Formats: sequence, C-alpha cells, structure tokens
Amino acid sequence: MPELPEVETVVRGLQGLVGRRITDVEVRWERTVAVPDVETFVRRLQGRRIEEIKRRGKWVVVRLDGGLFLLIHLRMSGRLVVRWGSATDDRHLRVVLALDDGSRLFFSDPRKFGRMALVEDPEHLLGDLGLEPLDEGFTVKRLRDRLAGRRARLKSLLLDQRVVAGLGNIYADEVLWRAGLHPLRRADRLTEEEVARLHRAIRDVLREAIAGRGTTLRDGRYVGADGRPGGFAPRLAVYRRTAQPCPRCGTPIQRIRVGGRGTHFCPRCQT
DNA sequence: GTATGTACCTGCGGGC
DNA sequence: TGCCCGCAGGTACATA
Repeated sequence: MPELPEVETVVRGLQGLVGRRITDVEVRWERTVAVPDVETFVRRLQGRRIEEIKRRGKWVVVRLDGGLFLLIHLRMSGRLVVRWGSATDDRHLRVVLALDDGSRLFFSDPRKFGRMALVEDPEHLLGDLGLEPLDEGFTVKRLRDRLAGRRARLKSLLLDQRVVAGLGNIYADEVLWRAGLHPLRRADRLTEEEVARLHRAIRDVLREAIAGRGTTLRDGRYVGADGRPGGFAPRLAVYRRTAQPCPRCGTPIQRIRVGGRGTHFCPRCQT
C-alpha cells in the first residue's frame, strides 16, 4: 500500500516532469476524478504547465500554472508511472496525461480507490492533515500535544491522518515495534520518555523506508515512477510476519485486529 | 471523543 | 485443476 515513503519515492521520481506542459488528458474511469466533473477536469488540465510536484501526507500535490493544483491520492493500489513511446497493455489504466516532450504519465489503479482532484485551493482537501513527520516542525512537544487527552488506542491514532500525516497500516505497525509500544496502549497514558521514543521511531522508520525506496509486497503492486519496486520489504520487522520470530527477541509475532485493521506486534518487547 | 460498521473495488489465496 | 468465498485496506460517512 502506498504510504508516506512510497508516495515520497513516487514524487521524487516525477521531478523530471516539472516544466512540462500537459497536451492531452484521457480519463478511462470517470470516478477516479473526484472534482470537478470529468469534462471540466479534462478541459482545464489541457495546456497547463507543471510548476512543482511535492508531497503532503499521502497526497501527491502538482502545482500548475494558472493557480491550479492537481491532487492525487493513490489509496490502496494506485500507481503513477512515466513512460515514453507507444501503448501499454496495462488494463488498469484510469487516467493518462500526455506531455509536450512525448512522455506520458499513467495513473493505473486496479481497485479504483485512487482519486484525482483539480482545485484552486488545495487546503480544502489538505487542511485537516496533521503533522508532517519529516518536517522540522515535527517535534516531541508537538507530538505530545497531539496525543494529549486522547484515550484512543495508539494504533488507531497513528492511522488517523489528522494526527500524523502519512502513516498507513504497514508503517504504523513497524513504528510501534521500533518504539517498543503495544498497539492497544491508550495514547494519554504514555510517559514523556515513551512519546520521545515514538517520535524517534516514526522519523527513523520513515527515513529508512524512503532510503529503501518504499515497500513492495509480494503482490508487486507498488512501484516508483520509474517502474522499479521498492526494496524495504525484507527489512519489515512485524508487518505480515505473523508467527515468525521477532527480530529483537525471537518471540513469535502476533496478529490481532485493532479498529478493523490487521495489527502485527511482538507480545514480549512491545509493552 | 471513541468505536464499529458499511461502502467503494479487485486480486488473491484458502478451502473444497 | 477449477470454482467459490472472503479477506485485504485508505478514506468517507453513518450510527451507536
């Protein structure tokens, strides 16, 4: 699943598109376009110049000339790949953007959960997002403030994009293992030292995953914008490793459900 | 505020 | 080998 490290890897791989102009737009699955209506989406996108491509949480944010923003969320199975040349046999293509250098940006998405939005004010969609964990502003104090008074379970809060933006099911489990914290812990019961451990684990796990260009699971679904899979999967400590030994203490990894999500943890070293 | 359930979707794996 | 069934999960929304 594309989470922060995967989206960051995709965004880095798309930097070559900055300065290109969009010459043609093809929408093959209309519901991929959240807003505006498809006809307006196509008309307003054509002829736009790409000024900047960045990431916010799990969103890809494409700033265009004319004060427009193309926001892209990959959700479960979305994939953004740049290619030159002729057709592709990908039967999951949902949107294709043709560019003025002859390349094309393909948005492929088997499960059709991914969304694109063409808006003037990105804050309408991004405004509720929480702390950006790799920014300088992500401090122990700010994390502590976000968790203060929250009685919900740690795992659920880490998945809440309004608290910290960018974590999904894989990295939430990995972060909690790294921090030695049990997924069912109440957030407001963490000690100062535990919040500091959580803060460090979030930054370390995400940085290492980005260095590994993200996690490609056995399904092979996630790839970067250049089509290469990520290399972080062998370094996952707990995610989808049920009954396998904890890399730290050898205890078999357990799987439970928390808020409807499969949750993997070490019952010995996560307290 | 918190927890749970449903919808959106398709590929995949388990069971037979 | 082939078929059916249910799960996986990010987010929005409804409900308790």
